[in-house]
Amino acid sequence: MTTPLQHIQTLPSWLAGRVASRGRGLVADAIAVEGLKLLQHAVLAGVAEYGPVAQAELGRRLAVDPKDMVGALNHLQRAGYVLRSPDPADRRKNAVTVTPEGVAVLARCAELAEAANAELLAALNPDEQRQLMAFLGRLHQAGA
Amino acid sequence: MTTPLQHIQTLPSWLAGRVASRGRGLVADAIAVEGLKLLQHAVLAGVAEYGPVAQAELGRRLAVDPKDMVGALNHLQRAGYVLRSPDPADRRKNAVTVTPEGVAVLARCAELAEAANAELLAALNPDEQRQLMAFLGRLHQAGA
DNA sequence: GTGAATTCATTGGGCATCCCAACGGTAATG
DNA sequence: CATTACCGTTGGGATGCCCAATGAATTCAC
Repeated sequence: MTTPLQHIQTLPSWLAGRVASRGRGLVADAIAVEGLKLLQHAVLAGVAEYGPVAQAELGRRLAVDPKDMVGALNHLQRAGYVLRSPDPADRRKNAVTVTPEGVAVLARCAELAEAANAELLAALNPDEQRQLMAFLGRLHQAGA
Repeated sequence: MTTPLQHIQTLPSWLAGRVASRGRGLVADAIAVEGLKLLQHAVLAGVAEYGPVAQAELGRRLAVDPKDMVGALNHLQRAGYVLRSPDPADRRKNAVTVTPEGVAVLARCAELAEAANAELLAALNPDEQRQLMAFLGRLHQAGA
């Protein structure tokens, strides 16, 4: 019989956690040169993708806590990467949009993040990387 | 060109993070019925594996912060799962050992954690699960 | 040997992520 | 028109991870 610790450390949840943790660190270090945290980067990308969008809607799509969404958008707005305008159709909502500066920093972060992920997956060949991505994609979709 | 968010959400680091997050939640919920948190479970398993072991040594092997190690062992000791005895050979150290109750709860948690992981990987067939584990194992080893 | 450097367990603070709860303001529901 | 729901925001709390410091104990270097 395997020992308890060996057992834990061969669990998929444990392995995925380790790999994810390393990936987080790599990407975080990479985009830190642009002055963005992981959450801010994800939120900025979400704003760029979903055009004018309310904060709550954005939070739902990205699984970001409303509290943290406020903080992230505050930072992004102060940096000049996004704008919060009142939504004329629904005065409860903020219509959040990207600025040209936001688009520019996103493009730079995209390269940085891709390089970090290349390092994360360096131990696998391209074909294996595709298989891994397919597996993770299916697991993610199943869990959503 | 892909939009920024599609880009982020197809990054391995993002997908791995999502899957890992779900796995954490599933396992945490599973072993919560035994009154253990994830960290406490891991520490308990580590104590069981490495026999009488000093806290610092355990923390190094499990990559657990000394601060959190104190808290986890306090809880485990209060629950009667581990014992802290002074090490006669080095009076700075605590010789931490598992109790029979600790062994028993570990056995129950092993089943619970395995069931949770089965749910996490339910979208993949056994062969795909093995491949995924092999990939994650290689990535983990490469990162260590 | 004796003094300096290291290790041990513990405590503390800080930062980031996540959960639950509330508030005033606004919109949809009946 | 009253209840119900949602919006952005603020607050508190739990957890995980990093850096630092403490007093006690051990090891190392000279």
